Amino acid sequence: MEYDFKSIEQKWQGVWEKEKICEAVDFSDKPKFYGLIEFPYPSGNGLHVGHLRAFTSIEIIARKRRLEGFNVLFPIGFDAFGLPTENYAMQTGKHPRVVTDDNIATFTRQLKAFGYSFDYSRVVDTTDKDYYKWTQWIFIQLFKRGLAYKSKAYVNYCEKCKVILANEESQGGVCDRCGSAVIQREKNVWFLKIRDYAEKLLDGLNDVDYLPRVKTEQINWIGKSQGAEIDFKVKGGVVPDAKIRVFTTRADTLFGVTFMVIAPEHPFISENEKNIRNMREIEDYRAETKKKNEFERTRVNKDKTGVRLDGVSAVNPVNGREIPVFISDYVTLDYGTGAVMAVPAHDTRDYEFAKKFGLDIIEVISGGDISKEAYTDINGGVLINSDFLNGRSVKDALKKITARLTEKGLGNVKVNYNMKDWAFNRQRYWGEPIPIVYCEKCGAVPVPESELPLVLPPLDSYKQTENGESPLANVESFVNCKCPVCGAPAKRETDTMPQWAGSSWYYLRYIDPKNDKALADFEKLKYFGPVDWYNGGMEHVTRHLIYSRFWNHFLYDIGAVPFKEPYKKRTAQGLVLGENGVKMSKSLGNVVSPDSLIKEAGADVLRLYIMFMGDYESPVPWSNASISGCRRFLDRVYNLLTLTDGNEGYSKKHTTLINRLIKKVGEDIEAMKFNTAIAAMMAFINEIYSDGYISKGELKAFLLLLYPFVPHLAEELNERLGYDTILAKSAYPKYDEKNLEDSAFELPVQINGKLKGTVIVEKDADLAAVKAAVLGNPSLSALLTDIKKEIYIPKKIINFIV
RNA sequence: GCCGGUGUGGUGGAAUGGCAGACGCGCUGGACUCAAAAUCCAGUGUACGCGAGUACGUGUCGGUUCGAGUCCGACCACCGGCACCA
Repeated sequence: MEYDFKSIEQKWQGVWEKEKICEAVDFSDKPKFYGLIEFPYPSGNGLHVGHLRAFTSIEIIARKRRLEGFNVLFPIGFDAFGLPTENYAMQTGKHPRVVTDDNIATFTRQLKAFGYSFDYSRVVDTTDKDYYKWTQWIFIQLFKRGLAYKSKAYVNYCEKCKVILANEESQGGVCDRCGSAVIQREKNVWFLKIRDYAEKLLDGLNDVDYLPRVKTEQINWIGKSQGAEIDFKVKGGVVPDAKIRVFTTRADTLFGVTFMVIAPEHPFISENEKNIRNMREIEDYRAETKKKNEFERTRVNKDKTGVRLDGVSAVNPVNGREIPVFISDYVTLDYGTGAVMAVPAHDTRDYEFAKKFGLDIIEVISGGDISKEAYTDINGGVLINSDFLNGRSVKDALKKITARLTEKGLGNVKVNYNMKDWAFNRQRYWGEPIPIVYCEKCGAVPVPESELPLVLPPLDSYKQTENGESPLANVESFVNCKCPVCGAPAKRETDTMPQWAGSSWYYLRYIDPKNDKALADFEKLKYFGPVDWYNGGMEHVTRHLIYSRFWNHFLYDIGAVPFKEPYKKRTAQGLVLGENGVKMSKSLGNVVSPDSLIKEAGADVLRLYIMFMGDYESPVPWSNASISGCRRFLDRVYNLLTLTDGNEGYSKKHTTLINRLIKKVGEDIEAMKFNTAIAAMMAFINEIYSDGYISKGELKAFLLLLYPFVPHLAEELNERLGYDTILAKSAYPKYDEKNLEDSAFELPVQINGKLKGTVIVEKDADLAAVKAAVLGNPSLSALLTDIKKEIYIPKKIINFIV
């Protein structure tokens, strides 16, 4: 018999709401558990099956924790600023506020239909002025401490979206949003000094329980490298004893330097224009470089190009060798010092460059064949042609040379990071206004905190200005203001913050969502924080996850937050692919809509299926056909009522079975092995059906295990069993160690390592007993004529060598 | 190039060094039905065999072990991240 999911699901959603089982309590005596999912961007398309996979895991954990006696904070909110909404507003003329509210309403309806046990009394919306007041406040704190600064810089720019992109948003030279190629543009840009926090972000990873691949990606992204800065004197420059500083991780190869390469934008060039004889050629090359976008410029294995600076040369500080100086686009200004000492014998890029320009190649480490290629192995040979370093290993030489350079004041130890500062402004309307005022006399001045929030004014048009400024630049009443310091007429910053701003601290606001005195009450932060378990997508690991860790460390440093690391544990779900095994996308027509699914199958079936479909961390294709297996399973569970007797205990036959199930399901949930937890429950039910009965106590325990996955049906059956207490207020079942094993079991028997049969033995049987059992089996004993050796692993296997 | 990960039936996927393929889908046969759907029962890695069974089988090749999907070494393929990062 099929059960009627529609009425059951509605009924129980109502009961939970009435009983407030989803609401977290401030300062409860119970231990707290803070479970978090990445809050969605409320797009016009509504909820996606990817959301379901991401949310259902922590939903299951949260429901389980409540049964385990925790005061659970499991909140939901909306990351609602952003381009799609603004574009939609532009097309339709609707205000982004209206569009956002509509979308949030749709999302909320869908989320509730799935029975997610979010605490809806703490909903956070990043576009609410009472929320972004605090986003702006954080920006001002960063600004006051010199961690937000404005400078002219070449930035990633998307011509289609007309916005500056952070490096994190333009990976691979492609715009995160629209997929078009990113170009380089010189712009006035607000940066946040995330680089200053590189070391803290690395260190902090030691204190948290993140998936290894999450940690690895962040470590790669930060890209720490230990090296040295070395000064090379310049001959022929405008200033007689000028120096160019290079950064290298291979100071050991210093005797192999045969030329120097500096970035085309290196300030040395303009400072020494007078003395560079081929300035026109240099200018041409610089112009070429500017045209290239960053992706083109940094593409690997591109032909090396460059121009020598005629009239100047550099001097190797250790041997006085005079070397030519080149500009080339393979050296960039934003890493290290924008200048490198070239060692063609032991660096692939320098090697190519030297070959192309016919430059000397001096081998200083033995072991390779530098007539063919650069020798870059640092564990291989020893130093040669290197004076006092000769005969040393690379590691040894590195220490020695670094010490020598430091001692003589020619260089110093230096750590560099690949991670760039965070480009933080967008020329758009639907974002948090950057709370800065420009005064001719006082410069850039923050808006006084008492005047926050700085609210977005209404607009007639969301189009950017002719020269690509934010639409806010058209609103005179917004732009013109008084300097908060001197009172003179001043102008406001018209750029807004990137979408990543609001999401960088939302987990804090959930703890105290209505506070108007602080971003959250410090005592409440102490009680609920940090997040115990955070689940989200791998695509956010080098974006949102790193940004929010940065902000949290900063807020900790200024005393606004009582913990350094925001998330104790971080897991990630795999992608949900289309039925054809490729990424779901509208253009491929393989998108699955939750709305129609829930009508056909119901929330419980879908929740179960999405957790059953495969390994949680791996990508997995959607399969409409497979959903029916979950439906059948739940129908079978529903029909268990007909097999139940009134016995509150466990039957003798099922005691081991149910104890094992409790252990298995509980452990699998904690390990996010939801698919095998469900498989175990299915196997249990199959067993029950083949036995033809289940006691009331067994069914109750089973329903509690099922409840986190399939809460509506579990509640319904619990009620029909005659229990007054709803499952949501019950306790999670416990297993008894003593009852995990049957007294007798089937032991596999191998002969010469090959399986030949099984025998039934007591679980504590000794070798003699097992042997007796094997010999008692005629087909096995026939094979055991000449036993040379016996290997018996109790409870596992016995192997005879004959 | 560097750093991760993965490779198992028709299919999604299970297996602390100990019975490979749990559980689900699909498929085949049967029951119920006038019939179909639903449901229930049985079967379902490959090859050979009427059969009990035998041999082979977790990307490839080798090794360790009484015993390897699992550990080690070499390789192949695919996926993800980083990348002229000095």
